[in-house]
Amino acid sequence: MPELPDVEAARRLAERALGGKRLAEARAAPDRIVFDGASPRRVAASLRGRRVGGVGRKGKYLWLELDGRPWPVLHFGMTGSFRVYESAQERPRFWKLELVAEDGTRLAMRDVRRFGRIRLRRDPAREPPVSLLGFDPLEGMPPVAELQKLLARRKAPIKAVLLDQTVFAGVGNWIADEVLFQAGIRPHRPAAELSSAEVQRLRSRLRSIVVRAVAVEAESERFPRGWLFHRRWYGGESTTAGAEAIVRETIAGRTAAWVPARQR
DNA sequence: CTCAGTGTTCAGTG
DNA sequence: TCACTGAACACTGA
Repeated sequence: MPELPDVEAARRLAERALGGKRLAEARAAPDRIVFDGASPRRVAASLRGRRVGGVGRKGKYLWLELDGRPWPVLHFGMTGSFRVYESAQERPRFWKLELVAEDGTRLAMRDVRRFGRIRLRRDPAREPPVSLLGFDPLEGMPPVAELQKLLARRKAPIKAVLLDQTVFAGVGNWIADEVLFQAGIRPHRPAAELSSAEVQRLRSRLRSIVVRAVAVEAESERFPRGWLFHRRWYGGESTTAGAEAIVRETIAGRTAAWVPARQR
């Protein structure tokens, strides 16, 4: 689930549910893996009674802006998400953190697979892991020349570099594949060898894909029909709408789906 | 039963 | 020191 658009949708959900409200209660599940550094008990204590000003995000990281420090910094891993509900009975399975606002609104972070993380930081944007992130494509993109300079010293396949959070914060596996598909670039191409025209296409496609996915609140049924996204999952013999073969192979440790007829 | 998976980190290598 | 690769992590569902 969680690439940049899902995390941004979660940010907005949390802001609607909790923004401006005081937290009457906070509960943390006894999970020593998801809670990293600070104990569940300490995280809950740091939230209880605080007012939520807003919810911040960079890349795939979220944090709650409270009226006191430290602030909780959340990452959804592979299977994390937020749920908003009204009564304790609805607390979701696999919940890790539950916040109860003064008006009774409840928000929980859940995470089945436990790759998610919950940490405490005094100033999230200025401390790792958030401070180590590259640019967030929803916030703005570096100029083409700067981006090309960034890529010039990377010999790894462009697919791998797109997934590098210290360069492109928030890009995940499907966005990387979608960008390369729409830009007409083979995923194996060494990043440094992309022409400036290709870097330009990659840059504008990345921007438009992220903006569009966020505009539809990351609901994939509302992604444009032509996107590779809708076809990348079906078995090994899937094709694009134009009947071009979709190939699946492992690049940089991740499955890449791409269309040889359209990507050079 | 086996394997892949919308992610990150760490060990090992060059 | 840096860039890169592959394995490990934890768990579900196909």
